[in-house]
Amino acid sequence: MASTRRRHPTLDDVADEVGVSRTTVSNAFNRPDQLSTALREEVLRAAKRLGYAGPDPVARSLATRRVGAIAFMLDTGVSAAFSDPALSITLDALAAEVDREGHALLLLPGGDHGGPPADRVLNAQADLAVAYSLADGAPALRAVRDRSLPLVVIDQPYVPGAARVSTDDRGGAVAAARHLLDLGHRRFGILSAQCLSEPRGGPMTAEEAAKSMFRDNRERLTGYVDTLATAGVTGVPVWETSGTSREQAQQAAGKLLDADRRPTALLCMSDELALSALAAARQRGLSVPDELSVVGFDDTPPASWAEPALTTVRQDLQRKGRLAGELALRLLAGRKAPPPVTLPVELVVRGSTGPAPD
Amino acid sequence: MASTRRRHPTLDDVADEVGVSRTTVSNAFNRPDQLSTALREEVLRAAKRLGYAGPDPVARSLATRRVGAIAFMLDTGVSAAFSDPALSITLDALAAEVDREGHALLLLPGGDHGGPPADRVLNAQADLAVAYSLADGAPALRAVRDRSLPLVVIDQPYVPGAARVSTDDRGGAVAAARHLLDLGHRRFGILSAQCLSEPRGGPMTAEEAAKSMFRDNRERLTGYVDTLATAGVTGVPVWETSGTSREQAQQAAGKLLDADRRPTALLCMSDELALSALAAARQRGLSVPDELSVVGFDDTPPASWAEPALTTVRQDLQRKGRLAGELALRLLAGRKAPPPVTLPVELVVRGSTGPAPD
DNA sequence: TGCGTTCTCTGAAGCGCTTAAGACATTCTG
DNA sequence: CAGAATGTCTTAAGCGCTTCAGAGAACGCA
Repeated sequence: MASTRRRHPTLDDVADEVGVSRTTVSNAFNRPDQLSTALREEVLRAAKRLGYAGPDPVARSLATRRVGAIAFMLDTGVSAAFSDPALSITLDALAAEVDREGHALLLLPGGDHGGPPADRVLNAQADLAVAYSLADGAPALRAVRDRSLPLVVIDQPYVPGAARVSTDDRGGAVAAARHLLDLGHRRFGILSAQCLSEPRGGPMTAEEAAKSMFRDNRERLTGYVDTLATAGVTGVPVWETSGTSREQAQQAAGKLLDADRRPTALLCMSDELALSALAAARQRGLSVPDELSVVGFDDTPPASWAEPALTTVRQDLQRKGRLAGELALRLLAGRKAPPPVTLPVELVVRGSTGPAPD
Repeated sequence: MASTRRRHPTLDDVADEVGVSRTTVSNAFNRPDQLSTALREEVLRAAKRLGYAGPDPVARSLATRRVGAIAFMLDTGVSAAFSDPALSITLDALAAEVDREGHALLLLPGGDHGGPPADRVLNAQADLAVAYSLADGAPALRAVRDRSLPLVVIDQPYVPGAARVSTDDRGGAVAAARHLLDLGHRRFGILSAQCLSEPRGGPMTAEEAAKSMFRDNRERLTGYVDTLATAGVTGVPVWETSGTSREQAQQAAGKLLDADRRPTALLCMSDELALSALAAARQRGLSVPDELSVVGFDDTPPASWAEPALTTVRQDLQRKGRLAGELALRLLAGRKAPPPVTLPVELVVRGSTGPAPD
């Protein structure tokens, strides 16, 4: 009819077309029981005729005070994040859980301060925020608080009022270190993920590493170092890999292996790092586990595909994600955050560790 | 002051507190040049005092008709999707590109019909949708059209009005098949990703596979089959892997390898599949490339880590993502979609292919 | 028949913000 | 010093929807 491109039809247009009130049209879409079937169908027909696809999500959100999205805040970029199976598994479980209540995930990738920029958080269209292993004091966390958005933190220090789920990182690290000690190892190297918010990379002392801005990093390191210390092993070299690429990690592992007194065992803060260490060893013709033992962390699927399969610290990533999702839904339902949950870990011994060479 | 938990402060509250109009407060946040610095700072101070963190994103969106989010529609779940490096690289580049204009990504994972459920799309708070390799006729696509959301499609059939970027899948498949023919191979197997929206898995004829609901699937298959046919090789067995797990893929590859007349070459529709095929070969003590040649598709990072490193068809995933992002921004700026772009591919010959055994 | 229910539908007040247009005062031009 | 230009702030009209509190009509029961 109208020749010119008209603006999007609205509820009112449909109402006018049918000759009913706006409320009735709204009900036709949202509460079918509030009007007669006949009228409802007439409304729906008119809507289709006019090209009205249903209530505008934004306007609806304004009226209902509910968006239907959860902001997922990362420390890293999207790619780096997802190249880590540990994250994608967790995220998937989380997504599946909140999907049940119709919530989608809004991805807020990291900027330069250990998390997404504050203004991205302030402008995010979301009912709740999930923080996944952000750096301590990340601006994003402040922004969440300023907006008083409900918050779920994963693998992070406790935030008052927020729900929290984390992993027994220290316990896992202790088990890993003890396992190697039990095998007779005395010369170690620690391969660490990025510790500070600034990418750096390179050797660092245990003291420096203990100041990492990432809790899981700190916890794992402390677990390793303290346990080794109880056996009188101190001054263990730590090498931080900057960025998340396999190449960088492999290079970092190489540095540890090329040291004067080559370690007989490598404690790696993630399976990804451990796999890179395996590659570095192979490059040097070092036999694993005969000449070198390697242990990872997380027990992601690739850990068991490797040759030799990785000895690693297993955590139930799926459960972690699901739990975070449940916590999110609980907060969204207006309930209070339960006490923080720490999930257990378990050492899984496979082929990448063996007795220390003589 | 007030003892009871008060509702969130709004612009008006701040305006009242300072004794100015609502517009002025809005300007203090959005257009600093519209008021005196002194007043602006007073407003900001008052806002802070009241715990007002800035304009509500939803209300702002309603007024500005802009959300600041892009809906990314997937065929699969989050985890399955991201375990594929090809996707995470593409997505990362896309995210980085649209981030420049302040757009975040809203993830809409797949349901049961080759894409996210229609109502999820209808309710998504987003300015634009990106469809990544959805099944033909996915309900999500219809929903996008009904909402008349701008659309960018990646690796999918052309949709009128939408911007499109895709890969020369067929050309790549042709190159891969020709390479193997040139090496003297005459007995082939094709390892295919999931073809239909229903998970199935198992052997299928080339005819069935050509009816795949996924364009890249069809294209690659056609490229393989047609090229082999030109050399007189027909009746090539195709095995579809259901789901996306490594285990399933490995099993499927095994089925091809355990056939009566074992193929000497495997054409795999992705690097992930090819890596699984490598594992299946190893399991059977088959030497690659002496007894078996394997070629992948995509040239994702793990392809070059494998032993032997994968011969594969390289596509520039980063560029694909960036381009999709640029197209998105262009549509959002109100400009028309340019003609569809098809990105070139290139065969990368590495260690996993060699002359056919006698 | 009278009165309380139930069923349909409407009126109107928001949800919290942006922005065009304009009022008023101050500062610049020549 | 008149008139134009500029700077500062306000008024008011939306953006498109939900939902509470009814208004009428039709129905059930005794």
